[in-house]
This record gives sequence, structure tokens and C-alpha cells, in this order.
Amino acid sequence: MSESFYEKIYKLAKMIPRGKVATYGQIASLLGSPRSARIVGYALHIMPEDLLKQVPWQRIINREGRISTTCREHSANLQAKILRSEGIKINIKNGQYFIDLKKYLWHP
DNA sequence: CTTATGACTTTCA
DNA sequence: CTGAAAGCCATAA
Repeated sequence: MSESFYEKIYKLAKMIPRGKVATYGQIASLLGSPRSARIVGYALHIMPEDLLKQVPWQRIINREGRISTTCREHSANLQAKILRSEGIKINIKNGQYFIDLKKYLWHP
């Protein structure tokens, strides 16, 4: 319809249940473009503040279950903090946050 | 139309 | 094994 790829991403992201996470590639695949993982990340990057409060962007991580954000305002530290408050265990390795995808990966 | 961007992914040395 | 490079693709200008 008239929904942009970004709109679909936001809508899909909102459907991620609490306590679960999804990968960029997974979301891209669900939207019909398995190779558009970057678009997902970019969409979240330019996401308006209003949507930031509605979309669980923190539940979207890369394929290794690692947090890749480079935003200062929305740092990996903050993201990990939120995820931990949702009942997700974070494994810290070399200063990076790893999440057990086998356990917490969203299964639509 | 061409370029540029990028919170990704895969391939190659 | 690790690290760098290229590929991908929607969107903006």
C-alpha cells in the first residue's frame, strides 16, 4: 500500500513481544527483502523521537545477538539496560553485549 | 538520472 | 582463528 519500508519496519518492530529480540536480517526477511538488513538499521537510526518511545528498538540487534548501535543518546549501555529490565540476560564479552539468540530470538 | 548514507551481512586474504 | 573489504538495498538530495 502506501506504507514505506520504514513504516513497515516500525510496525513490525512494535509486534516484538517483551522479553524477545529480533535481528535486522530477520526483520528484513519478514518484509520481503532478506538483503535489506541495513535498511532496518538505518530506519531505526532516523526514527523520530515519538516512535522511539513506541518502538522497542532495543530488541533489534545484529545477527550475532550483539548490540551494534553507535548512537550516543541510545548507547549500547542503555540498550542493554533496557533489555535486562525486560528479563533478558546479557552476556558481556570484551566490553560488548551479547544476547542468547537461541533463547530470546523472536519466533513469529 | 546519479551519489551518498548506513544500529547489516557475507566473503576473502 | 581475526580483520578488512565489498555487496546489498531503501531512502534522501
